[in-house]
Amino acid sequence: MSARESSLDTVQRELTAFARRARATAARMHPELSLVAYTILAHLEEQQGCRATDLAAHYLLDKSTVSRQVASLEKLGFIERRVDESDHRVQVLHLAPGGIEILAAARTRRQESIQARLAAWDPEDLERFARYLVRYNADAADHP
Amino acid sequence: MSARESSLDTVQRELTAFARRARATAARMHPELSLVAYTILAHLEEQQGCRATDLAAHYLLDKSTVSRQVASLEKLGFIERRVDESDHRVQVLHLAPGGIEILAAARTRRQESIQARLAAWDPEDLERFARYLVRYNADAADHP
DNA sequence: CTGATATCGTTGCACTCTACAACACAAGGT
DNA sequence: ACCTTGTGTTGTAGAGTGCAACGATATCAG
Repeated sequence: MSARESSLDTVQRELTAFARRARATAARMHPELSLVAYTILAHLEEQQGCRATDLAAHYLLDKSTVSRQVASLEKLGFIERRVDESDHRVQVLHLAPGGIEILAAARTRRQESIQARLAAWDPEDLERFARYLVRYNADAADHP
Repeated sequence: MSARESSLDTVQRELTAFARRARATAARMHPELSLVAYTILAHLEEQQGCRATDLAAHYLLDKSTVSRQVASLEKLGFIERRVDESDHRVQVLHLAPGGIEILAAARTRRQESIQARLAAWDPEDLERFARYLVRYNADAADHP
């Protein structure tokens, strides 16, 4: 096996291992938010005013799933729906105050956890690791 | 925000983004295997002869969940259960021929996908990325 | 203007995954 | 023999998901 094949194999194995733990990690970090709910809130934080269809397309979820999650998050007071005056079919999604609050709390817990894990890393390694992850996700988006 | 905080923030964001896509990715790579089922098979490949309790502990799953998944995988002919003669409570899990086969097929598809994504990476970057992932997962295991 | 088509979101349905609780069974120690 | 612990199964309930069918709105061709 070439060095390249070996590296690819390692990347695959480790990313899979990470994915396996992701659900459990999310459950511990923010028990009151499912991974998808957290995802939607985090997305809305960056993309205020996006539509349900955007979320479905971006995360490869069925629109019915997003519809139900959005309804649930609205009922909990985490997001708001506004009608688009220029197109009455679309609902424009925004974070509600409750959503901003719970998102901040969840992010703090996640950050503390990650900080503990990466405490011993050199700044250079950390910075390179971050760059690699950005690049990998960008490549993943290009090769669906 | 310091450079370190910025890197930590990026790592957190990108890992979360990756986790969000993981389920959909798994569904595309191996539609016949759930992420947990694939996880169990992959684990058995490395740890032949492990017990159901080990799986539950390792992946933070309830033992009943593992029990059902194992029963399903056995019915499909992917794994075998053997009784431990020294302790009749435990069932020793092994990959069955069908499991080896489907695991190889799934891994091939995953590898092709990852290979396409990482095609443009330098060997040095690839090797470092792999090392970082290994290190991160090890740190994550130490800081649950 | 009218009808066909497309887009956005909701709902009914079936299925899987999951945890919790209660249970049966085996092992080990008192 | 009894109690405690460990391993796995089953009943139950609930969340998450995709598919298909639907209603409402928008867009466009004629």
